Amino acid sequence: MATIKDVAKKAGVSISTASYALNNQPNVHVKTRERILQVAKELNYYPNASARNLKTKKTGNVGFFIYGFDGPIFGDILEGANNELQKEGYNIIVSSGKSSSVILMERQVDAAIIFDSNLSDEILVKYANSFPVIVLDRDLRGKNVYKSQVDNNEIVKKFILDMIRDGYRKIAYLSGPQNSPSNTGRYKGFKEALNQTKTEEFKFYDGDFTISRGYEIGKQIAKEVNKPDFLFCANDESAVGVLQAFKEEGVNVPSEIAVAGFDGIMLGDFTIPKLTTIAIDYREWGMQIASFITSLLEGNNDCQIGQPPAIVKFKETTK
Amino acid sequence: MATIKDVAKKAGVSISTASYALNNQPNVHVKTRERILQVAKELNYYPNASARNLKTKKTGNVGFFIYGFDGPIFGDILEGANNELQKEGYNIIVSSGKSSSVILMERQVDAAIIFDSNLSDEILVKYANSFPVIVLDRDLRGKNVYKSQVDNNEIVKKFILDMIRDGYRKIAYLSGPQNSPSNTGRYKGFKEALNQTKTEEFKFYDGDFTISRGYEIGKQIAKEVNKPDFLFCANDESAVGVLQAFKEEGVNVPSEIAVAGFDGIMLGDFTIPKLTTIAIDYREWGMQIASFITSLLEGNNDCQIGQPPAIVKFKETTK
DNA sequence: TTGTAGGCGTTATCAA
DNA sequence: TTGATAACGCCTACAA
Repeated sequence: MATIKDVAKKAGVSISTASYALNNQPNVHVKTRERILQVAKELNYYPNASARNLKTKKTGNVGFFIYGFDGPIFGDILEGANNELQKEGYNIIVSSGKSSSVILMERQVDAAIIFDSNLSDEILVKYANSFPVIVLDRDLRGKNVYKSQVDNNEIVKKFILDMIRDGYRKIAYLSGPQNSPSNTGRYKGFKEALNQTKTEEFKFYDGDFTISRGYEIGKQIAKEVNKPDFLFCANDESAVGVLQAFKEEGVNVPSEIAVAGFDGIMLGDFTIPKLTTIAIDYREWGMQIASFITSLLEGNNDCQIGQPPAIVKFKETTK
Repeated sequence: MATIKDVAKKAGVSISTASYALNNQPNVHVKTRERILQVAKELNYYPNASARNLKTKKTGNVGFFIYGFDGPIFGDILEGANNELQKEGYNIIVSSGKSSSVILMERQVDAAIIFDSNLSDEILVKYANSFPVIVLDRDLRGKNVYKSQVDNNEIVKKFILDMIRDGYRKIAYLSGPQNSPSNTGRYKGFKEALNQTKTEEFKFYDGDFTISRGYEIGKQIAKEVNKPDFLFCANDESAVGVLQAFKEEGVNVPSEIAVAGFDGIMLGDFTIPKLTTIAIDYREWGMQIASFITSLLEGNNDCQIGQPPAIVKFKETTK
């Protein structure tokens, strides 16, 4: 591969002049610059990232670290973040699993967005010594650590209050994993709505955010004599599993049991009946996270991450 | 951040000795090694990737370049590839859009897997000068270029022959984009099956692999007087759109029209009726691609990429 | 406006 | 078994 040295030699200038020209520095004669750029093109020159990064102590990369590539919401967040970051000249690189630790430890990024509970708080704080760390869906404070969470509590509370107003009384909760802050926040909002209206929690089902677990719970509920009249699921995937089971067992939704989820994943548009859900605009969230990061990396220290908008998508599930 | 220099100084050895110890070279006294490793831990030392890469001309990263983060099959391919690559000490980094070009040009990877038709053949061949390029779903030959494609032709042909044997005669094709090799291969197999059995192509619908386009076509077909009795869709997402439209229009599947897709995406398990599809084991494919790459990077030059297995998932769609 | 030279953090050659 | 030292490719004071 051609290096800057090759370009300089062929253009008949010194390495530094070549460097200036290649980096659009003003201190180089127009003619010289043109010649250098021309030669660079001929030689198919492109800077070596390692060398540049070593010198500048920047990589131009923003890392996005997720717990798996097949989550239904990552795609949206990533699309939003990617578009925004590219505008500002940053590259997004996505990683998962053990690779994430390596990339983080070796400082291959200028900033990290973390959506992976496998990475411990402790280690994240360490990384924050090297670059800003933005945690999603996690309660973590620290120097150079920033967090952004969907306002689960408030959003769910409002929704449940609405449902109570609509006349539902036997309201059950299908949870996510106990250690998930998302689940905790949503459950908190759920409880607050019940308390505020002096409604009893009808039942609590232990879930884990997966379709298959939702399916199991759905099968179980179908067999119950005293069923809830409304089941709020902590996320859409659980709800989809429930709907599937209900359909197989002949439980009518929503007349027998209303079901709602959280996230607004695409899959919910294709269930029968369509899933009522609290839809989060994850793409917008990704954009907000991205613009926060870029302004942070530009040295702006007092910037804030926006809240992603949430809308309730009422489908055929209501009374 | 601590550098190797800091470690060496604190351990009272030279930089080179520190380097040897840190890289598990045999030529260093046990005691010395222990001390160095101990100090490295105390200092929370981790090598600087840029410096190492600059020197070794390797990055340890394999890039996966996709046309968007929200495709339904990437997740599976990536999960498979990631697991496999991590075992061998490689990191996978995923990128999309303009970032991909930057990362590729700047040689931030040791190998690239390309699943993005926005990257031109011409430019990919150029990249292949710097590292092996594996193209998916694309016909491209060249030095240091390797390709892996699902055997669309053969798989579809076999499936269509089966359906003809089952008695379907008015068989229509809903295509993907004309420039997609996947679509081309599938259509070829489709035609071959028809020709071989002297069956007429009943109708051809112009699609683009999206749910929304499938939905449009579905609406259109619902209005037709002389409908096909079997609609083969070039991918699952199209088929899902069709099913959605059919449901809304009261077209019964499969008694009135049978519908099948290609890919085996999860969404197809939740449509009503469940989507009959040619399911590709994309995770397995990812693993095969990954192990091909690792053996390639180990210097093994005569290795081959395996074919991903395909199975037909017959759901409630058949006669 | 251009060139010289030092150094970023590593690895690896060679000599000790 | 260890230690100087020269690269790797690039950027950037500083000097010319």
